[in-house]
Amino acid sequence: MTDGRGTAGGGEALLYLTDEQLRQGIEAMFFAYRGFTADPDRILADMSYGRAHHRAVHFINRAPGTTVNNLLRILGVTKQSLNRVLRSLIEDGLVESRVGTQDKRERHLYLTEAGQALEQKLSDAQRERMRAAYRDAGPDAVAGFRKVLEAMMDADMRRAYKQLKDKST
Amino acid sequence: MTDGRGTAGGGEALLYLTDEQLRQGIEAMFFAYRGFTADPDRILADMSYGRAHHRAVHFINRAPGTTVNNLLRILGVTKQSLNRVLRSLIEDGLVESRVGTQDKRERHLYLTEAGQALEQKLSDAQRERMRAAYRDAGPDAVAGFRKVLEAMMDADMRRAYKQLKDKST
DNA sequence: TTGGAATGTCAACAAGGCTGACGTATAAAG
DNA sequence: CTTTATACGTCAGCCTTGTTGACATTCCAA
Repeated sequence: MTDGRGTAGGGEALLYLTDEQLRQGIEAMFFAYRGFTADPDRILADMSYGRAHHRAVHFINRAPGTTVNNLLRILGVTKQSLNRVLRSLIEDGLVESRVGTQDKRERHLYLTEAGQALEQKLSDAQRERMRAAYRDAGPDAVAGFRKVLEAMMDADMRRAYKQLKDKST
Repeated sequence: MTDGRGTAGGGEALLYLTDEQLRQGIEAMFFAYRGFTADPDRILADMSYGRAHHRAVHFINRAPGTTVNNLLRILGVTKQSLNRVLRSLIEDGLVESRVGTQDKRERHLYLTEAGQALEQKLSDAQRERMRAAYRDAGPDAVAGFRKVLEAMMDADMRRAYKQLKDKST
């Protein structure tokens, strides 16, 4: 299981699957994720918002009119947890909650103009770092990056991810 | 800044730098990180430990004898926050804190056998997912993955990352 | 001897997760 | 029409993990 070599006997060069290589990948994920969230976190810290607000705003912008339940599944939190965040965003006039027309039990979520402005500000910062990283690494590296990340997701999340991806083609 | 095209005028095919591509990368990071932490989190939930304990144990294992200050920098948290985690690990006999010989103000941290056992259990789970992802994606994709992650880090973290990486060559 | 660095600890607080319970409106099934 | 299920909101309470501020201790170095 953890043979430290990774040569499965097939004669192929599977040295990239050694425990040491995997551990380096794990640490790279840890350090990179810190950078990934650093810029929006700095912006949010000035306001009374946190990373949870960012996530909500991001996905509402990405899928306007999404229901609370749908957002719940994407974010992977409880409705109580999401509700706390959502309530403050609605109170502050960044998010609008409309009763569904088909099914009146559902609430459809939209960003207001102010909400869109915040989303822009946050994603500009985050994209700028991604853009720099992408540019440094080059297109082939980016393709590999995306491929490995996708393979790392849980099946549910991969489905959610692809659904969002396909929608904006 | 956010032109939505990414063709900087150089005539190169920079389509991989469009806002849409970057946003997909951002979402991929988000969903993948969830998968990345899911397995150890499940294990830790049974015990009275959390992700912070995992991180501490990981880096103590990686750099035995590291000082508290050094660990602080790597983890990017305050000493108070780390101390709480560290205290419980020491109380439970997973981590040993030895007073420095050169500089007796420093405490050097080591995993006990029980600590090593926990680290093994956690990193086995995490590595297994990484291994599967790496295998699915192939060696070229993995190289790209590492390259982009490295470019995404803050300078400090890149230094810390490379230092750990070089040590185990 | 004294200043500063490294560490530890206490207290208080906030964000953001969680569970459980309950209420309401609506939809769907019988 | 009655019952059951679904979607949502909310209250209460708990946990982890982060923060700041204040203060004590220990010990190196000037």
